[in-house]
Amino acid sequence: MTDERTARSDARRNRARVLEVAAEVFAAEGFSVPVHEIARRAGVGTGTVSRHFPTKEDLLTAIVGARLADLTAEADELARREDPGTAFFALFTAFVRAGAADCGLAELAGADRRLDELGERAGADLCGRLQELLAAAQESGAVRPDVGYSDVRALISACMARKDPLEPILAVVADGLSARSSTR
Amino acid sequence: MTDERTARSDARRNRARVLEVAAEVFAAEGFSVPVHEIARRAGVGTGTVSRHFPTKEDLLTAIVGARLADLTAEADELARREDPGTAFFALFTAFVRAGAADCGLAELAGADRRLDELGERAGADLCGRLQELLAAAQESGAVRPDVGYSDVRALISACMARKDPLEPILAVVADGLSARSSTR
DNA sequence: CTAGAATCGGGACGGGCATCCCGCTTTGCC
DNA sequence: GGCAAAGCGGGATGCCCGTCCCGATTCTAG
Repeated sequence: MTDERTARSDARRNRARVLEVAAEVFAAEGFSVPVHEIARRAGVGTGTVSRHFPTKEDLLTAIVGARLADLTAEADELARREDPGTAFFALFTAFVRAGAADCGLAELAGADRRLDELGERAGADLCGRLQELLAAAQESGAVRPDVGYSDVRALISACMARKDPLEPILAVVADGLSARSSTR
Repeated sequence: MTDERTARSDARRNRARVLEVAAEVFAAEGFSVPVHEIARRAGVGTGTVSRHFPTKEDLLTAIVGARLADLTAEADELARREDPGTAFFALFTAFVRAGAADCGLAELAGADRRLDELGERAGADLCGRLQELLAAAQESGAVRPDVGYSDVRALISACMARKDPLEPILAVVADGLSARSSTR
């Protein structure tokens, strides 16, 4: 439809502008901002938004998908270069920081199901990597064995939702998750 | 208006029934359930609901206020009978368990501001008690000094949102919060 | 420059929901 | 038993929002 090559130049411009504005607005105020408002700030009509992105969900997918892909790539990088424990905690922190900087991403991460379903696979990929790293970290003894993936997800979500400095809560959670805590 | 003594008997009955049903429904499905649905399940008209509780918020206040009052009383009890560290962790756990059993309460606890306001309206300053217990527990050296009240709130909220067993995540968070973690 | 097609703007539409209203029913006192 | 008055039911109203549509506008190939 809006092919990057064949589309009219004004259409390409508008599409990019909508994406840019929507990314800012979702990051600042979350996904509940009306489409109408995004159109207004982008200086286009609502019709223009919904032609490029037939559904609000499509818009979200286009924006958040890119962020998730970045994080997934980082996860792979970490898995390759670091030991399991280090890699797991690094991904945990990166995920949290990404969410803290992007209100929309944080909302999404809070709704377990939606993150998995988002887009084709962007969300599922990241979730899969996180699960693998958790398992590996537990295997290697860096993370206590009694926590589940869903516990980790909940903790990530709690950390991202913070407005205040992240360091204290990250320290608390990292200490709690590490194996030395469970053994006193 | 709907005075417990002077009201007509059918009015009292209906009011009680609405409260009962709403408490169940909010606990099971959260605050987003339409008022219409509550009326239907209670076997009354929507008008009856909104006469007794002019606003959906009023209904929520009536229900959650009672829970908050219970927890506040428990907090006072704990503060009187236990040492600060024990009392703090006990309240933490009680709060989490209450939220895990009540979807509506969990939603509310996630929205920092609203819980404060609702507690105030219901005359149950649970948040204040939690803050006091945290401060006392930190003073006594039971809780690491670098965590803030808002960190605690976030962790509580994350724990309550769980559907799976609470024990693992409670153990993780308790270990992370305790002072021995911060000192290695 | 021009024509025709792609794109635009923003109003129309529909669905969901909280709240209000009013004709009818039930209650409780005499 | 009868009659105000209180209470009831649920349809009407208003608001918010996402999506669709179409006459007006802008682009670009020739």
